[in-house]
Amino acid sequence: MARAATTADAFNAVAEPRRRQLLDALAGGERPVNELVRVLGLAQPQVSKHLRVLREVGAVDVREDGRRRLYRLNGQALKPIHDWVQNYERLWSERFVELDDVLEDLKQEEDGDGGSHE
Amino acid sequence: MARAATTADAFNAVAEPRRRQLLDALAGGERPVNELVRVLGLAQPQVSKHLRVLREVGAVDVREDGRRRLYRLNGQALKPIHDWVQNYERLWSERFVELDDVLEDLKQEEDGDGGSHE
DNA sequence: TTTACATATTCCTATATGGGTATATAATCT
DNA sequence: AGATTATATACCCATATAGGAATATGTAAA
Repeated sequence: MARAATTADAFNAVAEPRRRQLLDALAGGERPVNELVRVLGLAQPQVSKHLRVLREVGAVDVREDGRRRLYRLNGQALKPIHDWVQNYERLWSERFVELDDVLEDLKQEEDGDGGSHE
Repeated sequence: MARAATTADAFNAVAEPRRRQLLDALAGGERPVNELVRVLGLAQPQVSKHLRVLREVGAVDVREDGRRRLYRLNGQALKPIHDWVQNYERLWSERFVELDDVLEDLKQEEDGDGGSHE
């Protein structure tokens, strides 16, 4: 089997840096392809192709406006990524590291007084 | 150009569902390859190969133990993903949706009383 | 109705992949 | 030493890229 399609899910779509850049650029609001081409400094066809991938995974929506197409961010599609990675946050977050320290202290105390339970 | 290597960064490494499964399995602590094979229900060589990718992006560390190799999660490597996707959380989070509602209400009031500022 | 503009699609090519299978490497046991 | 166990690597193959270039489609302007 080959690698999963970029359009398979948000994880694959967003693995490409250009597509993350596109989403970042759309965070400020609706934008025509033209402007995205300027922002990314990439050729127009590639931008259109990246946008298509993002559209297929539901990360952006399009709206017609004359001869332009306005793309809009749809963050919902990124929720699965957020949910998954959220479970690992405790491995680096200050807050959780502090919590770990407290738990460690409690454990020390427990060990010190004879460890009655468990 | 072709797609970026799976070992290019955490985003690419984690785009593969099997590799996310591996990390999830390691969340409970150190595990030998053997056990990961059992958990994933995948052939041993593929598991070793996926582990190699995760190792190359720093998402796991290895430790030798006799003829076994114990893999351990290193969540730090996932921080860039968390940081990036975090910026989009407001687009679906209850808390932020409520905040948006409040802001919307304030805006309505402003419009109603003649819109003195802005 | 030409012309210009905005965007999408098609064709090309080199490349890395993920699984399958076989084999290499290395440690432990008998 | 030979057998077994645990893990990694090598090889094969079908497949989907990402960018480049050319072109198609469609809308607006002259």
